[in-house]
Amino acid sequence: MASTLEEVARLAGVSRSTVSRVINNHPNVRPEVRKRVWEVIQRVGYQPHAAARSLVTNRTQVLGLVIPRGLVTLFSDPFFPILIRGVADVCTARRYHLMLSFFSDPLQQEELYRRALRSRLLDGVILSGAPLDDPLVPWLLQDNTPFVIAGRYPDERVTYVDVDNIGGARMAVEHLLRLGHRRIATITGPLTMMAGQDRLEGYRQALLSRGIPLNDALIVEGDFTEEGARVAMQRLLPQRPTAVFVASDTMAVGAMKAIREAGLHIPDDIAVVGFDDLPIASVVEPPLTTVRQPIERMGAMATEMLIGLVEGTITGPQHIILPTQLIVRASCGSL
Amino acid sequence: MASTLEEVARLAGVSRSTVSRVINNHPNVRPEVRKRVWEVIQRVGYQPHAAARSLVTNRTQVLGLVIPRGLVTLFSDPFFPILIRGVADVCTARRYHLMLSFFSDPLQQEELYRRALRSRLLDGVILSGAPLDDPLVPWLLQDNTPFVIAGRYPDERVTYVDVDNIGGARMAVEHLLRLGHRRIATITGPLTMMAGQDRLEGYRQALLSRGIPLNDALIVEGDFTEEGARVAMQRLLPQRPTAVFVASDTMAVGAMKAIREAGLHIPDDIAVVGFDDLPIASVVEPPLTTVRQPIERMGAMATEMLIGLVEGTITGPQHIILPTQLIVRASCGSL
DNA sequence: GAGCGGTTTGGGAGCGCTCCCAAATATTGT
DNA sequence: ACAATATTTGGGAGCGCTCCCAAACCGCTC
Repeated sequence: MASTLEEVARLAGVSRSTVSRVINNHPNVRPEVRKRVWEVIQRVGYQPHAAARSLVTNRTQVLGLVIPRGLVTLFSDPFFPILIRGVADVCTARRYHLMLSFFSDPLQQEELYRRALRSRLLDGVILSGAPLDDPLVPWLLQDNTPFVIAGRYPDERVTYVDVDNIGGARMAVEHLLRLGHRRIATITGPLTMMAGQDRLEGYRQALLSRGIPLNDALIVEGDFTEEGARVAMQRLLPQRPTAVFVASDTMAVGAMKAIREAGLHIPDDIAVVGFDDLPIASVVEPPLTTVRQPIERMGAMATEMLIGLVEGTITGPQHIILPTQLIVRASCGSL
Repeated sequence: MASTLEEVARLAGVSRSTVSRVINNHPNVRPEVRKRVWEVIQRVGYQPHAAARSLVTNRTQVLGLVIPRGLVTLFSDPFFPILIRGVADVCTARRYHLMLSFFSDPLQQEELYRRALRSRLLDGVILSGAPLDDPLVPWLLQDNTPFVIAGRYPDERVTYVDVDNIGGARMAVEHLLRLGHRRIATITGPLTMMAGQDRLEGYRQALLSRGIPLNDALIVEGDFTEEGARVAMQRLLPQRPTAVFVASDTMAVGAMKAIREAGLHIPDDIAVVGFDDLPIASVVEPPLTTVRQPIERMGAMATEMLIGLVEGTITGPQHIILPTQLIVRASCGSL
């Protein structure tokens, strides 16, 4: 049967305040008293009642990770498991529980918001993968709920951690330019998302810095899925690009399929560069040149920042951009 | 600013008990009072404090889904997303929050157990994918924590919902027998798991019911991964089976790879039958004959049963076995 | 031994809600 | 109009903990 702090106090022959001081590592308890209390705690297997603590402290030690996607999408995009691992590891290390939420239905979203956040079930929320017009951010701002976005957000009040999408995409395209390519296409991410826009911006900057004018026929929007990119690549092939920058590895795999289905060779006929450095990048044939983004570290850092906001060690909005890195493999070819 | 029940009471000109009766849909409130209270609740956006309710009711409205796997395995096996969807949908419909937990490290498991369950953070737990020697079940039994296993468990005290693995496997192998096969191999699931054992038992029953003796050289244990099954199939090929029953679709994909890599044809040289009817079954070439298990429904039913235990509408252990169904596609061939 | 300062300890109060039971009010029957 | 019964309402108490402040204790100095 679950025991209470009062029972531990009785068994240890001290007051409830002393037991509370012991389990919360407060000073001002004699060592032999502290030891005696711990022994009772272990003997009866006492564990503090989460709700009772939460009622007083206004903390639950539970963080939410909200990904406004349908479940199937969540599990089929390898980006999210890696992000979630970064988040989960920090939660474990910092003794927070993680509640993972996913949905694609706006009605469901409002319901979750009201119940989970307004009932003070969560100390704070990490938001990832949301389109720019998602209503959750204005709600969170209005309610003063601690939250962090894994990804950039164009509002100074928002705390976020992102990777250098613009710089990474620029690096990738500059590499293709150094290899001599001039007719470089791109399959973008969804332009409703910051990452989609940023990676397109990097592509633009690289071309314009070499005085190469943009060609709309070489730019096709993708949806971050493999199949979507296969279709997008099919639309690019008649334009005869010699290279393509694809805004995620998952989509690059789809583009590579379309290229092969057209009887063309990678990289001899079309050089391919992706973005992410997911595990699949080194498994495909030929191995994919890509921009490495530290997904797991982004998840970990978002979590640390959120805990900082929750515990008051961080005040005011923070913006962190993590560096990206070009990983050259065989898919882009060489000089 | 978050409002309290007392504030709603003051604004509505009633007592706190009346407000509590209104939000909990108790009778014995005059309709015009009930209406007035609801209007105040909406105006101030009141949401009950989860911890305060929980402290009194001993309920949190939070269920745990525990899958003792590493994160990467969890996300790469298509079984779990479908199960999770079944669980999540019922949680949403029944207004429970779902906390998803995953781990592969025993130390981490004990830590989670102690903190989440013993602190009364969760109303109950659904357990899935655990090996038979996992220590979590004895802990849960000892503590009288409500829990349900998605999968069969050999202990009468345990409430579980499973699919008819024995019957399904038997169906699959009987189908191969009807097609004239006599040299039928099998790649089992892990025999540390009930599902692994049951699907092997179904294979055995089908063969023995036709007076065909078991041949150990035609039985290889797999680990429910595609790569593991590819290696297992390589070990079976020298035995020249004319057919193979593979204990999951994911493994069947691996087996098919090994068959093709050996220059053999499916189903002409070796007929293949899987188990699951995952989405991939109808996408591979040739489309996979398989046993359909209602994964999502299993998740949904496990959740309903757990809620029944939590809310007291179910007392004592329950055991439900959901029917399986043979789905004939091209991989098994025909008469 | 007395006084002072620092440390340790204990018990009341309150966090926001639900439940219980007595009081107040309304309804029905004679 | 009055009595009996049913319905509605309100306020105290407690769920298990943390915090606060006063009391008790200890050690040191004169």
